[in-house]
Amino acid sequence: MQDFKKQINKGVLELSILKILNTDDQYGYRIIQLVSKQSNGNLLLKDGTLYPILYRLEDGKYIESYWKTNEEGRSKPRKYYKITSLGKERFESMLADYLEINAGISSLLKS
Amino acid sequence: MQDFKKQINKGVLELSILKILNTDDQYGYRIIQLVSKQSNGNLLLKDGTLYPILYRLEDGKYIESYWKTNEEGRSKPRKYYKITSLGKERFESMLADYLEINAGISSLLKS
DNA sequence: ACAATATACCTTGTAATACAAAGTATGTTG
DNA sequence: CAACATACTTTGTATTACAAGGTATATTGT
Repeated sequence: MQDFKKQINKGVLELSILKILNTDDQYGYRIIQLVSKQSNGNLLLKDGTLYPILYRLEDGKYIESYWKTNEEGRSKPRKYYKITSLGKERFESMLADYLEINAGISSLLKS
Repeated sequence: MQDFKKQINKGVLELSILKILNTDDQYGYRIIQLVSKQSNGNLLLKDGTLYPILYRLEDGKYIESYWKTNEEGRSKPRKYYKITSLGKERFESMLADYLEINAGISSLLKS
């Protein structure tokens, strides 16, 4: 029997990443920090989880990537991700779905 | 890219089933109907999904099953599931986890 | 100056799991 | 009496988060 917290994370991670990118372009490692911080430590995204999701989103044309060089004297470039208009649509649609299902679960748990 | 509604269901189904059984003993088919009804149609549990989850929960000693015969002139018995005290503990623990993570997600989505 | 730790990205293999689909049989309703 | 709903079960499949491993640069403490 798997850990429930891990289990329930599933499916929400993509929405979370799109939410972060819907605000600003970000690079992978920073997304992990932001998801953790903004969820008050409740969503823990591992790097081995994040990058495959980013590639999946990129394949689906929901996000695009570019390398940013010469950041404040940084020699090593960071790979930034930018949400596309298709990605924005998907985010809105996922958010609506999430809110609906969440209302359904709340209703069930209160019955 | 998988359907988001299916994806987000994952992990919540077990909690939902325990919630139903925490109120009353029920047989499988009835659980499907109750989950659907009490979530206002937002959680759609298929029979091919439910029964494996029930067997998993039974393996984990969270629920127990018994056949009820001679129900109101029914010739065919129905298999009822009953939550155990271990299952009640698990339900409370999962519910607490769910509420915590849900608060985290809400916070993230509002940032 | 140097060591330790954090940052940053990536890949491979694994386990879990919801679901579709198919099967079997009884119950109910027009 | 035919159609449809109820009721339980099993097999195979696709998805996916994660652990664990790798590589290399950046930062911080002593």
